[in-house]
Amino acid sequence: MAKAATAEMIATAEHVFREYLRDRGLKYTRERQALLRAIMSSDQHFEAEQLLLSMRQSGLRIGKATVYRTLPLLVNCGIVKQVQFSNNAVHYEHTYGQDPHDHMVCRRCGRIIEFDAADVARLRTILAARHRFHALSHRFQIVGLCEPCVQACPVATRPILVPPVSKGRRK
Amino acid sequence: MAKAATAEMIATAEHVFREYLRDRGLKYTRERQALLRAIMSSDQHFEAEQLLLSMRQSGLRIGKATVYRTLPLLVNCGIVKQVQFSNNAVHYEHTYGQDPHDHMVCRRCGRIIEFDAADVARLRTILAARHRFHALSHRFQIVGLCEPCVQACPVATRPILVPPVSKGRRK
DNA sequence: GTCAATGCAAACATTTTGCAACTCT
DNA sequence: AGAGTTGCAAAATGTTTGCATTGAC
Repeated sequence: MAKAATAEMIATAEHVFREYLRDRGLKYTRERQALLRAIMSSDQHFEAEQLLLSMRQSGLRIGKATVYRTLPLLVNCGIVKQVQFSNNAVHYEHTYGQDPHDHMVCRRCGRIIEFDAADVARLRTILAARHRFHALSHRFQIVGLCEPCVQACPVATRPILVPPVSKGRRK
Repeated sequence: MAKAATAEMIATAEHVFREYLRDRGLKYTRERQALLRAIMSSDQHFEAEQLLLSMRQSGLRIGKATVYRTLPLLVNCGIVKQVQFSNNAVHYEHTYGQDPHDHMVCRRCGRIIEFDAADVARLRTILAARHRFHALSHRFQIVGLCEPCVQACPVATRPILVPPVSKGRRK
């Protein structure tokens, strides 16, 4: 996610979402509106759980199930996109009004670098045509080491693997 | 996964795995050997659970935990690769001795088409250099519709989303 | 008023962990 | 012998579901 959306952008997204819902007989509830706004206002990649927490910390009363039920709607109508950095976590980012981009993920520090997806999209078209495939979208991600990490430790040929970190509890 | 490995290939992979383990003071147990062989002999993408089941059906006594603990080792030493088709499932494939490839995934029927990754790797190098990033690998996947699916139903503009399928139980 | 959505808790699937017994080196 | 490994069952995670109540249109 590069930048938080402007108020106008959010308004437009709300319109899009609303249309999407109406078209299939679904309702534009206050919870869905609140989720959309929270997501559009953010400039970060996020997980479902995080989103839930941040909304509750903002004083909003919202259930976990609602978050899990709403995210797919936003993905389907194209406002939000799923991204997968490491395993063990599904991340989301809002893409509405953003330039298409993909990500480079640093294996050592986890830094995310976004880059323009135009070249990738172009290649995807060529490859799809070559296999008589009808491309609709792609997922692309470059894994490696960012410059600062290489500078900090140029000797470590083998990248450091993310240590298994559990969240709380256990002896 | 394009093809099952030949006996020689498996032997070589065993050697590689053994070295990898020895280098870090780990042991080449019969369970690890059995897992490696099963994986190398397969020509399919697979999930952890599937692997466990197929090994047990072959009469091998092996614990679930062992499978989950061994897969990361095989991934780290480069014999196995994780691939992620849809959400809700981590798939693996053995890549040792296989040509580098990426996947196209049909949204409607789930068919997987493999294609040579050379062009993608080339692009990845260019992109990485442009951002002073040190690329080590990539994940690429083209999502869309395969030819048969388009032929079967050319009218459906909106791709059919995988219906939420739970495995057994519930009301 | 009707039909869909919400929140909660319970159910689930998947993966991880502790631990005692066991095995590779 | 000793350090790492195994299997099992229990724990933990992340996500989904049933259901009664609430709310949007």
